[in-house]
Amino acid sequence: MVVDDEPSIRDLLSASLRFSGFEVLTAADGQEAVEVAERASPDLVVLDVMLPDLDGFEVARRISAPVLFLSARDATEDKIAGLRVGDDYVTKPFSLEEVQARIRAVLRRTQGEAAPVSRLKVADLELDEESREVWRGGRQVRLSPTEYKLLHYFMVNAGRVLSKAQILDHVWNYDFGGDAGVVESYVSYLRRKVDDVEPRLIHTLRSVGYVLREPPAG
Amino acid sequence: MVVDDEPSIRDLLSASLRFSGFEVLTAADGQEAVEVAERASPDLVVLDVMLPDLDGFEVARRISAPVLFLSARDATEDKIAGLRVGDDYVTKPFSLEEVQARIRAVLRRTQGEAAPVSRLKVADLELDEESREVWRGGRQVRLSPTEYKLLHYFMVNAGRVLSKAQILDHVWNYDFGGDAGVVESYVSYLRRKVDDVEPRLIHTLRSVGYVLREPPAG
DNA sequence: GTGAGCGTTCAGGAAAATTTCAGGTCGTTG
DNA sequence: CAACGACCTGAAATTTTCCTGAACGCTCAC
Repeated sequence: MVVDDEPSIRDLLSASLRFSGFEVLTAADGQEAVEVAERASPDLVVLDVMLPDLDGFEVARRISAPVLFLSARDATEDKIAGLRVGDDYVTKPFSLEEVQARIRAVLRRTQGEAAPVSRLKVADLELDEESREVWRGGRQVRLSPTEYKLLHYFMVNAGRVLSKAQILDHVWNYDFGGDAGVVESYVSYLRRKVDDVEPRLIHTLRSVGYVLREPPAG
Repeated sequence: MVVDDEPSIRDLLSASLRFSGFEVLTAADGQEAVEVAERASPDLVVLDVMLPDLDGFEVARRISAPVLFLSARDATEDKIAGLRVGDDYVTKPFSLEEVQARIRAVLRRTQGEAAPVSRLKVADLELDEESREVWRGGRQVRLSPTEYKLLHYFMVNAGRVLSKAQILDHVWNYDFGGDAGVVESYVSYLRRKVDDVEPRLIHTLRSVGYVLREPPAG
């Protein structure tokens, strides 16, 4: 369940989650959130801390499901206060990659191994979602947070062509104003760190985008 | 639903889409778009970002259907801002091939496998729409964006004779000023890359056009 | 405070794609 | 068979896109 009073955020999250195969309910305020949660018993609630009526923490207290809080970046204090075990939080503005990663982490904790897949693998490139470690050909590689998120997005979508706009939408925060040049830079960094040996896995499709995949045998 | 205040664009798109079997409604401004969308619940909205009354993003927010935005090439900023997951955009001037490809991609994502067909096949020539890969006789072939669009157009219309004017209208941007010579050049490139073995699939119909098809057994 | 690491922008150069052009080939017609 | 139009394709010119090193500012840890 997604709870936020801003329609744009609500739509952004629910569309993104539905696309990833989740079943999504929404609510626009605390009152509605509590009601819907009672009827539908969601597995997890993504909950804005700032709601027009009730405080997000108050809502969380009335809901049995684990909660992923959304809070403004500067509201540092809030963060810790209302967190129960199993909960987590993400600061606004977030990137979709980030939210989905947290959601999966929470579900993995609360539902045991019902939400598996923590290790991604393409050719001799490996990524562990839990430890955030990355290896190429057995050698471990150190990545910065953005590099990691970008590589993760590539690996989750291995074999699929991704436009720079798509990459920007998923890996960078939703309010990022810069242009797609930063994607090129980070692809360049990634190549240097994880794609400096054969077979090359990150391929440029000029004026289309990028794709991570094993080149065909022939 | 097609939303654009320029009648020429509106007609171009709606005629092209109707011809491809879509049911099309149109609107000339944001107000009308919201009203029509409420009544008709379209599966997808093709929406110009620049409308005389409301901002395209504002319209999108009031519509539940996924949106394919049309934006001017230089409006780099706009692109990212309003995109929800599931949405996509195409810059003006576009080619009809491009718009239809994006529309099908969005529908495939939002309607699950209700709009399938991501793999086209003619004889031993194959094309994967998702990964943009092409094979002839099992061997993968690398194509430039225009080569790919041209081959895609041929394959979607396999067995149908296409005039150079038709090809120009669909594969090149609608404001392309050059002459049909480029089509000849690109057919030549395609032949070299994907039609250099028997059976020949791209056939010239002198002073009529081209056709992609398996030659009859006899 | 200060330094290291990270994210972002920018710009030059390189690479690739697109378009045009021209000379040659092929088919058709008279 | 000669002439013409249509077509093919190599190559040059042009445009677009991409890569990457360098610089700058910010944050965070010490």
